[in-house]
Amino acid sequence: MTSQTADGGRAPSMQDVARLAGVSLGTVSHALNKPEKVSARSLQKVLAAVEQLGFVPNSAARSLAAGSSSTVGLVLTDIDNSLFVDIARGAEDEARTSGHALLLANSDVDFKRQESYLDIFDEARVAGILFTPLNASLEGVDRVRRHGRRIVLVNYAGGRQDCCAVLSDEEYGGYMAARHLLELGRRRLLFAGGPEEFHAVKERRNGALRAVMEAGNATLEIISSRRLKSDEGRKIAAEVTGRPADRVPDGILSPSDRIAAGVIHELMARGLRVPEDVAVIGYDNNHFATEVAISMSTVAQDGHKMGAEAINLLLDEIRNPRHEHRILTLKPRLIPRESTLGPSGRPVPEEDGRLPLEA
Amino acid sequence: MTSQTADGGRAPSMQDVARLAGVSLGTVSHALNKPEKVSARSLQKVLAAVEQLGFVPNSAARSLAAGSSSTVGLVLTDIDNSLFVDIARGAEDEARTSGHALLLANSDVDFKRQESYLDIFDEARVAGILFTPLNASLEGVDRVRRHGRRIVLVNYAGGRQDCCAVLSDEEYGGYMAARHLLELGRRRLLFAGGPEEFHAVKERRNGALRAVMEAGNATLEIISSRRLKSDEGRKIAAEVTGRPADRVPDGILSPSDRIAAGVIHELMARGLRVPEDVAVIGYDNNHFATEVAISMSTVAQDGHKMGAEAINLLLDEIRNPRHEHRILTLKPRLIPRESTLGPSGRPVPEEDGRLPLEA
DNA sequence: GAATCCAGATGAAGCGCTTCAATTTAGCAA
DNA sequence: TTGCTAAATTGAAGCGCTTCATCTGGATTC
Repeated sequence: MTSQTADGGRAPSMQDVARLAGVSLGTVSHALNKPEKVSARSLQKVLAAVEQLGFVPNSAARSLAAGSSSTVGLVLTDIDNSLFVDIARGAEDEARTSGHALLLANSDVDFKRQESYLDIFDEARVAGILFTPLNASLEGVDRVRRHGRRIVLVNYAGGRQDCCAVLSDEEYGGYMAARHLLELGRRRLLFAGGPEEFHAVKERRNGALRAVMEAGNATLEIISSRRLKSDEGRKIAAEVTGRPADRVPDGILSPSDRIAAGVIHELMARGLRVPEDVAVIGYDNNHFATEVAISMSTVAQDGHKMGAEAINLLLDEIRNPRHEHRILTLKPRLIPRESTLGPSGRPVPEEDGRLPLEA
Repeated sequence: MTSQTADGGRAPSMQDVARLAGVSLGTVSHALNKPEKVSARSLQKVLAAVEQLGFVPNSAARSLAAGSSSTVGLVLTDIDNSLFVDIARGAEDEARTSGHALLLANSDVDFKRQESYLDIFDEARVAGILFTPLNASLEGVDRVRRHGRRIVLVNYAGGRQDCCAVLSDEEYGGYMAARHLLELGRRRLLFAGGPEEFHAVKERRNGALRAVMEAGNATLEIISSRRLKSDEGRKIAAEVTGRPADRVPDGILSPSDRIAAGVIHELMARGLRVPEDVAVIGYDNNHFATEVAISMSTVAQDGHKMGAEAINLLLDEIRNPRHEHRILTLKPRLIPRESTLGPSGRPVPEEDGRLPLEA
């Protein structure tokens, strides 16, 4: 246990370990990487020397010599949105079971940062990259792929078919949300907020539209907004409640939980009852969705699974020489809670404090 | 602009660039790293060759040869707590201005993961590590420091003086929170929730106690809880509201915003008015603190600044041979909002949707 | 015109590891 | 004992880069 301080400055190398253990360099490497290829005696000598010197393998040297690394890079859009947190966790859990470490980079919704992190992982010759791209040019994807880097897109793929991707069926999510409101008897629906340029927003809106069309006797009004934050929801709610009673929507769906939260609070502040007067449903199942005044109904994308599946696709691409690119589209799930069901939708907290994700 | 596909499999190396540019290996390296040391003609030839080959430097080889890397690793406790998100952003912003990339690792409140990520950064010979440790053994810190790795502790230091750290004055934060309630005329205070083993919880409680002592004519009741989640807040609120009126607290402070959110919602559900009957204040200024029914008063630690300062300490340790370890303790700030001030505390959203952090 | 200088360019050494061909050792049957 | 195979070990080559001592040639000086 007596690791010694960096004596002489230089950290101990495998060569030092070999010397101390009285074996060759190659044997040390074998002992450390494929112990079964080495006699018990050598193994033990090596391990003892490693311990005594406090040897730490140099992963730069390793990946240079081996020509590859075992870490996987994940470039995230926005660490502040719990969907991405879930994706990161799912990826991390899955990567870990196969002995890969997951390093994160947060582009913070900034295109230049996003590209720069892609390059960093590219330069580091990581085993592969998981990438949740902004709704923008996917040139970075081409760039790193040209260098032979493996990459899996998550959450958005801009229609690309030439690499693996894990997506969420946004249209269906919007459909479910609207359908849910319709089934509760709501007829004057409002799709509240979101910039139409966002692929996800547009798809969700399309889905909602489809549900309303199918129903026949209902309407869908659309009010868009520049961003997806809660104050946009407040503004929209303020606007619609100022109308004559027969033009106030009785069901509001929003492409983000944040907007929905704003809507709910503003409605309540203006004396409307949720869901009796207006039912509200959000999207994303953000972790705060149960911290609002009344727990929010929402559409959940299983971020954890998205991350895990993305890792699986990546691993197949790494290990399977006959790998073929696949696009996985996961179905989101409806999670009705109080904001559409009323008190009966009150979730029962589980022992670990997380909420059951089943509808 | 014609980068070619990985011809023959191998990615182009500096050697290839040198050959194509008609200069030596060393010149390519110089051209890329210290362009001012190279003639304009060579520089241009090199750049052209780089472009043509689609050359990407191999950072493993670089850091092996140079003996150091320029990336900084940040091992985070919990990516799901917005304090850590802020820390990551602050660190990232600051690191970027000095040309360092910031890679994140999320230990997800798991000691083994935390240690494993420390080792990964250690093995990668990163320029330095920023570390928000769990409230547990700091052996990992010793381990990596023995290997000569630089490390700065953030948010918790377990009393260590032998490395740089950026902390928040938890005791003072608790003091401010309690003081705020007292100044609003509240006298029967409740400190709601939190496991006493957490250093931060204990300190905040101590601060609250000090404020109450100073005031003289007030009391502080303490109810602890196993975790820091909102349902604990609901339970506690349910319990205290069942009491005879003169034993119901008129001011509640909690060591986490999540608990405070639970408290607020349960109080409201039981017909109590916040803040008229009970004023509530949380801690952390989590990003959802303004998404709850009424915006929450809270104590904010400036995570962004913590991250930025941690990077600065690290950079000094890297660059300054006469570096001395320093512990920076930042003062948290009180952010009164509706849950203590009533409607007048309603925040005015700024243009970018974030709330002003000034009290 | 010789001596001096210096920006630039060069080439080789070496960073710490993996890997592979070559070699040694052990294991065992005849 | 011999011969043969399998297992274990060795040593060297080389991954792609930085760096440093060395060299080159043109400009500057007297």
